[in-house]
Amino acid sequence: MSIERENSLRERLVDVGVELVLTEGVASLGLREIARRAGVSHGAPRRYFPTHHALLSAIAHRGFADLGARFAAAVAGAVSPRDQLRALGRAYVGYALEHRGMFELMFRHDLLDSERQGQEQQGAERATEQPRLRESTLPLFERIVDLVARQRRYGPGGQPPAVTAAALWANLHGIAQLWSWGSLGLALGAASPEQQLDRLVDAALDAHLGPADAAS
Amino acid sequence: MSIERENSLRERLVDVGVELVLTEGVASLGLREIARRAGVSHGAPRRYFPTHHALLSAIAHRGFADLGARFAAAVAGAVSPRDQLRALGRAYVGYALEHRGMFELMFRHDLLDSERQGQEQQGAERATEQPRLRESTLPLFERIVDLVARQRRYGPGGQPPAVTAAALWANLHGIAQLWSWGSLGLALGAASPEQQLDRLVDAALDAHLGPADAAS
DNA sequence: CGAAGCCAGTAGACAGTGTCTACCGAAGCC
DNA sequence: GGCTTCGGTAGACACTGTCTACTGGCTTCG
Repeated sequence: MSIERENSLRERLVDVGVELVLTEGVASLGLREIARRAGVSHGAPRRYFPTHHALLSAIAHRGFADLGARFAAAVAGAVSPRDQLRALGRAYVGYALEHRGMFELMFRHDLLDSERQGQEQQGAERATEQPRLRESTLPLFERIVDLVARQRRYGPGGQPPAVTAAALWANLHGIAQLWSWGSLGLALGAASPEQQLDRLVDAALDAHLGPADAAS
Repeated sequence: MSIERENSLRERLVDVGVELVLTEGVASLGLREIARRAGVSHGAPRRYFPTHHALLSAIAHRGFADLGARFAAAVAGAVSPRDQLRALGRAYVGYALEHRGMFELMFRHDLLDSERQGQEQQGAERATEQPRLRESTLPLFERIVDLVARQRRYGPGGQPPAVTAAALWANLHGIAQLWSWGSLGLALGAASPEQQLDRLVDAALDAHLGPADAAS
């Protein structure tokens, strides 16, 4: 409806990629497949993305943006830092399990550009103004640090907020990863999945931030 | 030296694959590449592994076995369950960072056989007597559960050992994953990497098992 | 001793991939 | 009007995993 006709193909390729990874998984994100579904020839994406990885990175970037938005919504829906962190944690693993393919892509460093490319060329291709992507995770992390710092006590060990936040994040990430891998499910028995997950998230919060009742 | 000449190629393919993934990463684990390095034609592996995934699964299986051995060694080197868990945790993230490629392969469910194959055929190919591979992680997990159960208190939340163990495992896994992804490094600043890692592991233990001094 | 059969491995085909390069039509600009 | 530039096409190339036909050597049986 709106006038989003400018730079159409670039956006459309990313749209198609997002749609595709959400429904079919990362294995279906072939360069030619995306082009096919966008209705263009297999050489067309090259005009906007110098390599397959660049396109995938743009798709993953959308995922990070989406996750950030969910963080904001989750935080906005709670009052105390503690509750905000709980909401954030559930949003994190919820996102990971709800958008399995996207979450997988977001952390598949072998498919993304990150920085590993080595020589960085000299300004010739300024068209790829990607925000480095790996730094996409940094604002998300800093939001956690901020919330942790707002708590009165920083956790059982009295660690600085950054360490506690990192440990908490790692915990959430591991829960998401192992759960979607299937190991946790069959390790914990076949109780209600949602309940088990929330239990794990709560345990992570209790563990890293101290028992719930003591928080401000 | 020993008489390991029987069934040579099958073992040799896995050997080559292990060597390759350790030195060059999972991206280099092409079926043809492995065959090439083993000195056989690209069709030869098919005699022992019906598909590429089957070969990769066998390679990953070696990784799980190796990790299990490290667990045993780590546990044997400490006395109290608490210290054993600490040693186990360090062994886990240590293995993940030391053998990056193998660790990545071990949890790349899209490359492994796991169970996703759908129809399971009816006994025609009994040559693939894989122990399902996903169950390879189960004994490792149960070892953690056992150690956690041997502690006097099950953690701040008073959760059953399986839940605490799962949370701890997820935490360790997340540390390894995010660290090797690079996010944790640049989030925590550029202090001594080893020290930072140990700090994170210790924080995980403290968090899930309670402060160190209170343990038996 | 000779023939049958199997077994491990070879070699080539096939469809599919990502990248590269030559080309082409339409638009804009002097 | 002739020119260049832009957005996209189409084909080639090397490479991948899978499949199938084939072959040389070994065992085993008649």
